[in-house]
Amino acid sequence: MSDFTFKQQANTSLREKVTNDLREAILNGHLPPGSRIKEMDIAEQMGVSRGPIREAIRQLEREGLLLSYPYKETVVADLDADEVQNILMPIRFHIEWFVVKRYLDKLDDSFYAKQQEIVDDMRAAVEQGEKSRLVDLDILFHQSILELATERTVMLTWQSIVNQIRLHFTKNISFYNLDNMEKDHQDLLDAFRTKDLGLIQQAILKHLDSDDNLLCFTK
Amino acid sequence: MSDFTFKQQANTSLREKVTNDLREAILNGHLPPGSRIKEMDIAEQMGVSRGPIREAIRQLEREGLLLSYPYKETVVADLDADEVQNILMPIRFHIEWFVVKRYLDKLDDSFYAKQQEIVDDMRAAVEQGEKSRLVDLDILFHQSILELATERTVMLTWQSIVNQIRLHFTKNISFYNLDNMEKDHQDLLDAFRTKDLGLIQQAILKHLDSDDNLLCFTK
DNA sequence: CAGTTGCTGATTGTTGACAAAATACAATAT
DNA sequence: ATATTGTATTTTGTCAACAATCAGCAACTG
Repeated sequence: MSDFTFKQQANTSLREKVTNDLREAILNGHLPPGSRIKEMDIAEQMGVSRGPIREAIRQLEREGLLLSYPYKETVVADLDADEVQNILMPIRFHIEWFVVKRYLDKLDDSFYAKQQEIVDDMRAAVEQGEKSRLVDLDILFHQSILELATERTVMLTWQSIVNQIRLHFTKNISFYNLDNMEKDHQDLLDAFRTKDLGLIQQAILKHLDSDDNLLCFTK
Repeated sequence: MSDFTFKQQANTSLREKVTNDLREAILNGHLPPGSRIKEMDIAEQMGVSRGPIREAIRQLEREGLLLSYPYKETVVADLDADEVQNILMPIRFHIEWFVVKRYLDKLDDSFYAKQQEIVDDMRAAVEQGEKSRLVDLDILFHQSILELATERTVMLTWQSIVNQIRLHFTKNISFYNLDNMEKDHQDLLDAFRTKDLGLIQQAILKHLDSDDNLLCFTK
């Protein structure tokens, strides 16, 4: 018998697909902050009933992307840059530090190669001015670190903040100094390569500061 | 015309009540970790249809209290003490520090009185061995601080971790040194009374340290 | 007897219809 | 004209029926 095996079939329910599509539409800016979400509209556009739509709304509400007012309406959330910078970003760095500290031994050549590729892609994206791709790569870089962990709480917490962060970046990307993005992440990756926890912590903290300073209008 | 006005009627939808009741049942331990949630059972017990139940499940899933396996089952989540201590608790302290720092001017006599009452209740609860009440008071103490803030992100983030923390405490309360609980919070409150940010930060960090934790948001 | 295949009942996923509530707007009264 | 009330329409909330999927077990095959 051959060694061939079929790939596990993704058992995605309709509600999951709806959730993902709706989330994408929000993050892409097709449904900008303040947009009203009418269940029937979405349902008709997607060709499904309102049930899955409503369940998706409950999830996205908890992800901070939607605001739901009982018996009235649900709208796309608006995010305050200050809150993202001072609350969500520090949480991201906290989890990241926790993971790197605990899974230092998982930092191997395969990991470095993957991260380096992301950083290289960043340079390309900057040169070509692909801003939304740059946001994706930034998220991907940090998520790849968190994926070293096996703790369920790591990804759960990440998911509860990542989409707000992404929405924030997408919205404000034009205010950021794109040129620094590649270098900042390269520095972080270089610190990982040393496997020196002290240096890594310094680099993570510096990354937090530099992200802070990316915003032209802070302070 | 009189100045009398009616209190705004709480317009709670069925799904909200279901969500709250289900959450309470989990936090009370009536549905211990691992318990399977059968939609129809819950629906019949509550006398509602499955719709609201399913929406509640999606919310509680995002709150980290339920695990849902598509087409199979949803069960009450089990929490690892280590993850709560090293990931969720530091997040709590981070938000707390953010709020205290920013809303220092809201620390007034009314606030102190409210917090002191909670601490006093803690002593009473310890003496009478009311463990679940003690957990409630601990949560309440910290939540009252966060309520000083107006930022939506503060409460949203808090809600995404508080129930996991509560579940953890409820489960492991017997392992904790109850006698210290009143003193630890009294110290924290006393620090707030000084309105000295340096002292307050020290106190918050000490509160965290008393749970044997390292923190990375300090500089 | 091991291993596969096909049933059966239980449970979750989805739907369309109906009920309740909110909004917009016309009608009315002052 | 302005403010209030009533009404129509839209939208959200809830329900009960139906479809898809799964776990367990019996029947079959070699």
